[in-house]
Amino acid sequence: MDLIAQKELPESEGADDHELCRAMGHILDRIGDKWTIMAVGALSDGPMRFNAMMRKIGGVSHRMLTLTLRGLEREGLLTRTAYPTIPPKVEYELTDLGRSLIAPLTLLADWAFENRPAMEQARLAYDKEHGGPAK
Amino acid sequence: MDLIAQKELPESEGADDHELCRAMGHILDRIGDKWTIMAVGALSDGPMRFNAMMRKIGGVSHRMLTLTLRGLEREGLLTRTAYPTIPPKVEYELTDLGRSLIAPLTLLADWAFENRPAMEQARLAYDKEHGGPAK
DNA sequence: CGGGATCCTCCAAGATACTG
DNA sequence: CAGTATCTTGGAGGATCCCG
Repeated sequence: MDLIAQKELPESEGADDHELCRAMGHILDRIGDKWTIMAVGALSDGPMRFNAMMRKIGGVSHRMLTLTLRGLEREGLLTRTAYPTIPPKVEYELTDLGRSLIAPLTLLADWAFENRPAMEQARLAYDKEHGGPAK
Repeated sequence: MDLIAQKELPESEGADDHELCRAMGHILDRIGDKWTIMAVGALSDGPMRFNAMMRKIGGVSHRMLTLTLRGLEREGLLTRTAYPTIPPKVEYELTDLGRSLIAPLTLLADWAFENRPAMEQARLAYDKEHGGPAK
C-alpha cells in the first residue's frame, strides 16, 4: 500500500509492492485485532497475571485470552513467566518490542477517542439518508 | 484500556472505563481490519475508481471491497461519487476525517515495517524452542 | 463498470469440562 | 490459578450470476 510507498527499495521497481502490501496485511492482522490491542493496553503499565488481565479486559473468554497471549509471545511482543507454586502463578510482561508498540497504538487510540463523535454523527446521517442502518 | 486512561473524565471515577474500553474496541474493529486499512492506504494519494482499487489492493474480492467501502462511507471516512455515464464510473475519495487517519496509520505501518524482521526472528526462535509452529 | 443477491463453506471463537 | 481439549455454531467471506 502507499502508506509505505516511500520505503520501496530504489532498485526494486515497485514490483514488490504486492509483497510489502501482503506483509503489512499480515502484521496488521496480528497487531490490529481487538484482543491483541486490548492485551497490549492492559500490559502497558506493568506485568500482570492471567486472571487479572481477564478481569481488566472484560468480555474476553478464557480461551481467547490464552490464544492471544500465545500469539503475542510467539511474535516476541511479550514474555510469559510461570512460577511453579501452588496455586500456579503466571505473569505476562511486554518485551521492549512490545513496549515499542505502545506509542503508535496510543496515537491510534487518541485518534479514535477524538473522532468518535464525528463518526457517530456521520453514521446517523448516513442511516437517515439511506434506509435503515445497514440494509 | 490504559492507553486512554489519561483521558478519563476527572469526575467519572473510572467506572466508565469499561465504556471507553468497549468503544475503543468497536472503533478498532472498524478501522483496524485489514481491508479498511488497505482501502485507506489505496486512497491516500487521491481519488480512485472501484476497479482500480481492486487491482491496487489485490487479493480482495469484489464483494468484500464493496462492503468495506460502504462501511467507510457510512462512518464518514470517504465519499462515493457515481457518474451516471455508460459504462458507470464511481469514484471514492477520502474525507477530511478519513485523511486524518492517514497519519496515525502511517506510524503503525512504519512500526510494522521496522519491526518485521524482529518479529519473524522471534517467531522462528519460538517455533524452534517449542515443537512446530503452533501446536 | 459497478453493485446487489444468493449460495455455500469453513473457521474463529464461545461454552464447557477436565488436569496439574 | 492457568492451561488444554472437545464440541458446536454464527457469521465472515469467497464464488457466481444477474441487473442497470
